Amino acid sequence: MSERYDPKKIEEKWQGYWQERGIFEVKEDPSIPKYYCLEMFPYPSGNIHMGHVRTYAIGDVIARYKRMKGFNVLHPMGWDAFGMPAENAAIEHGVHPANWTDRNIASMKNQIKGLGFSYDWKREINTSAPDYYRWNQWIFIKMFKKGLAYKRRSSVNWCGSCETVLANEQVNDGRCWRCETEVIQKELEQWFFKITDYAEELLRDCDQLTGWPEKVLTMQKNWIGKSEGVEIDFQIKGSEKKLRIFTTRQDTLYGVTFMSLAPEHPIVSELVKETPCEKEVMNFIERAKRQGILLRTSAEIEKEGIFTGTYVINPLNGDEVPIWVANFVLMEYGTGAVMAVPAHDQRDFEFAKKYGLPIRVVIVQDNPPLSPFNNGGPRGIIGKGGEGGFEGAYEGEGIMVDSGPFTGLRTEEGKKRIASFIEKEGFGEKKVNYRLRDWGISRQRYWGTPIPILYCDRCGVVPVPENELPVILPMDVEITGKGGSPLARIESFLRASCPKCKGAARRETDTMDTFVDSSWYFIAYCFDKGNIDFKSAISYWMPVNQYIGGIEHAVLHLLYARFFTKVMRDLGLIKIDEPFTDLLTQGMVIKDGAKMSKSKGNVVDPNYLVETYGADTARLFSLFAAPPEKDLEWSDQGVEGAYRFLGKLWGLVSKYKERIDDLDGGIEFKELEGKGKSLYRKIHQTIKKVTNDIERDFHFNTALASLMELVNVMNSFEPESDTDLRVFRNAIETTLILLSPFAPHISEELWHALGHGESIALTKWPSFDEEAIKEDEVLVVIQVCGKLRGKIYLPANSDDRLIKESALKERKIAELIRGKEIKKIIVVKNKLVNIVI
RNA sequence: GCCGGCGUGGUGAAACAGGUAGACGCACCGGACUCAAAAUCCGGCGGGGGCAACCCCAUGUCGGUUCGACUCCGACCGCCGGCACCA
Repeated sequence: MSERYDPKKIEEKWQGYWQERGIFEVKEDPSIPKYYCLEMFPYPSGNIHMGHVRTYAIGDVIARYKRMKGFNVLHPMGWDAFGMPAENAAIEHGVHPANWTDRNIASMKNQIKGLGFSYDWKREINTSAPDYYRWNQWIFIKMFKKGLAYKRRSSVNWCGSCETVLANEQVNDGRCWRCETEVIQKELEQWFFKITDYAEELLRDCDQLTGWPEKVLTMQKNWIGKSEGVEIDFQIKGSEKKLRIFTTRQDTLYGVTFMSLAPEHPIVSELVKETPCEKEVMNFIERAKRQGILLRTSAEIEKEGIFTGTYVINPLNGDEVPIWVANFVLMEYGTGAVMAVPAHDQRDFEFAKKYGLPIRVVIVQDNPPLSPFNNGGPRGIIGKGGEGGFEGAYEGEGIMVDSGPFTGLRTEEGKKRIASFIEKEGFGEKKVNYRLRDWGISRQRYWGTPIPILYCDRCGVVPVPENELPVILPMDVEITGKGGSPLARIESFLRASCPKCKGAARRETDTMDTFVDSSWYFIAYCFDKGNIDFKSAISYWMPVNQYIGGIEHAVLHLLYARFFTKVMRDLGLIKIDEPFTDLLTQGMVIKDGAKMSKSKGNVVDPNYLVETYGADTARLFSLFAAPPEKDLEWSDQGVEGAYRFLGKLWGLVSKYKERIDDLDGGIEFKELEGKGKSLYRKIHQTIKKVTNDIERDFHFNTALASLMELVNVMNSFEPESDTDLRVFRNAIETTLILLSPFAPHISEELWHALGHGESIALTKWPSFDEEAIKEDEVLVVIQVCGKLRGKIYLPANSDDRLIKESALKERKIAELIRGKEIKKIIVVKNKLVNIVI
C-alpha cells in the first residue's frame, strides 16, 4: 500500500466493488429481523447540495450500522421527479421537462454514488415514470369510488406566477411556498382529497408517534386545530329562518350582545333584501371581499362591520340582539356566523367599542386581581362601547354570573351543562371543528400525474377504468407558462370515449399535486422493482423504522404521508396505521450565519469537496461538526481536520502493516498486562462509547471523538512484544470496523490491506467486554465543602472507609481541615469524596 | 400574543443518571524537522492573581433547593422556529 492517503485512488474502486457484488441489495426474509432506513428523496434539480450530503450521510451510518448489527436493512433511493422547475426549464431553455429531469437524475445519481452510500439501487424510483404514476391514478380512482376524492367549486389559493392552485399547507404568510408570490383567492372547480375525514385519527395517533420530535407533533396538532364546542340556532326575528353559529364558549351565551356574519355568508343578502340597509351593506361586502383573505386574516387590520337592520333571538334568555356583518369573520371556519360576547372575547370587545355596542359581563374571576371583573365589580349590561372602564375582554375561566339557572357555576361545568341543555331543548348540538381543510390536489400544470377522470355529456364524471391505466402524460406538448393547463391544448389528449356509454368524452386536464407522489413512495420501495404487489413485501418491510429529513416538511409531506397510509389501510392495501416509527429532523447547513443558498452566495459544492478531499472526508465532517438535529456550521478548516484524521489512520496502518500482517488480532484480556492491557481496555471502552452514542439519538459527533481518541492512543503506542503487536492489530481492526459506517471507503481499503477477503460492510459489529473496560485504578476527586481541593488515585471499588481515610491523609486536605470540625463526609464510589466542615 | 427549542472558551462542541466544566476538533502560541516554506511531529491553550505551592472568578441574568447545580425549581433577558382575528 502507498504511504500517503489518496482517496481518489480508492473510493471509486470500492463503490464499484459494492455495486458489482450487490452488497446492499436486499430481499425480504422473514427469518431475519428487518430494518427500514429512509431519507427523504430529492427533487432532481440537477446538483446535490451539502444538505443532501448531510441527510444521506446520517442515514447511511444508521443503515450500515444496523446491517452490521445483523438486521436485514432496506435502504433505498429515488427521485421526486415531477414538479414546476422542469416546466420552468422548458420555458426558459426550450428543453422538454422529461429530458431535463432525466438528465438531472443522471448527474445527481452520479454525485450521490460518488459519496458511497449503501443504497439498494435496484429499487430506485422515479415518480415521473408511467410505471410509478399509474399507481397515483389507481389510488385516486379507489379514493374516488369511496368518496375520498371529490370535485367541488370553491374559493382556492391561486399563485399567479406558478399559474396554479395551491393547497392551504402550501401557502406561507399568504405567499406561495415555492416562489413567494402573493397568493390570491379564485373561484374554481377543483379536485380535493377528503383529509378532513381523517382529522380526528391524524390528531389522535400523534400520541403513538413517540419516536417523533415533540416539535413536529406540536406543529401537526396546531395544523389540525381541533376545537370542541356547540352549534346553536338563533331564530331570526320576523322570519321563519334560523341563523346557525359555532362557539366554544357556550358558557358565555348570556353575554351575547350581537351577531357577526362573514361577508360571504349567503344569508346576508336575504336579510337586507329590499330594506333601507341593502345598498350600504352590499357595498360593505364588496369592499371586504376586495380586501382579500391575506389582508383580512392578518391580525393588524382594523375590525370593521355594518348593521344589517335585523335581529336574532337568544334561545336561552329571549334577548333580541342585532345582526352585524364583520370583516374578520371567516366563511370557511365553523358556520361563517359568530355570536359576539364583547366582555369575554377580545375581537368582539374591540368591535363593540368601535360601534358602541353593549358589553355584558357573565364571567368573573374567582380569584380576582384588580380589574373591573371582580366580584364587587360591574355586572349586567354595563354601558356601551368604551364606557365602564374596560381595557379588554376577560377570556379566562371563572364563575358564571347573571346567567339564569347557570349562575354560580364554574365555566368548565357551565360549558357542559349548557351544551347538554341546548341539545335537550333542540336549539343545536355539540360539534367538533377542525382548522384542517380538505387537500386541494388539482394543479393547472403539465409536469405531474394526469388526474384519471373523464367527462361525458351523458354520464357525467366517470373515472378511467383501472385496466386502462396509466393515463399517459403526452410528450408532444408546448410549454409556454401562459394560458392555463398545457394539457388542455392537446386535442389528442382531450378526446376520449366514455367507458360507460362509449360516447364522446373529454379528459380532465389538471394534474395532481406532486405531494401525492411522495405520499406513498416509501411503500413503493418495498416492491421488487416492476413487481408491484400490495401484500407480502409491504407487510414485511413497513413501517419505516427510521425516517430522516428536514423540518420544512413537518406539516406538508409528513401529514400527507400519514393520511395516505391510513387511506391505503382502509382500502385494504396495507395493515399499518402510521408510516414512520422514528423521525429524525436534521438541522440546516449554515455558512457565515445563514442557510446555504444560491441567492446568498454561500454554497459549498459537494463535488468540489469530493474532488479535493474525497467522499469519506465530506461524510466525516458532516457527521462530526454537530449532532444531527442541530444546525451545522460550515468550516473549511473543520474539513481539513477530518481529512487529517483519516490521513493519520492511514499512516498508522501503513507504518505497522508489515509487522502485523501475519498476526492474529484475537486476544484474551486475561493474558494481558502493562501497555497491551491498557490499549485493549481503550479498545473496549471505545466500542462501548461508539455503540452507545449511535444507539442514543445518533450522536455521531461524540462517537467520532472517541474514535479519534483511540487513534491518538495508538499513535503514541510503542509495541515491545508480539503480544503488544497483536493487541495493536486488534486496535486497528476494531477502529476500522467502528469507523466503517462513517467513512466506508478508507475502512474497506485498509481492511483488505490487512488481508481480509470479505467486505467490511458485512462484518459483525463488535461487542465489548465489560470486564476489560473496568479500570484497575480510578481517579477520586476530593472536595472540601463542594470545592475541588485535590485528586488521588485509588484501586477501583475501594470501600468508603479507605476513600475517606486516604482523602483525610492527603497533605493539602489535612492542612485545610486542621482544627475544624468535620460535619459530614459524602463518598461517591470511584468518583468523589466531599468533606463538609 | 400563544406554543416549542436554545443561550457553555477565540471557535464547532462535550459533560449519558445532580458529582473534576470545556472530551474531541478547529484556530492560535511555542518547539522539532527544513537553506526556507508547506506537510508532519511534540508541547501549551477559559479569565484574573501569585516567584511558587496555590488562590479567586467563570456555563445568558437574578434568586432558590442541595454537602455539591451547565444539569432541578422560580423570575427575568436574548436568539431561533412554529401558530395566530379559527369564534
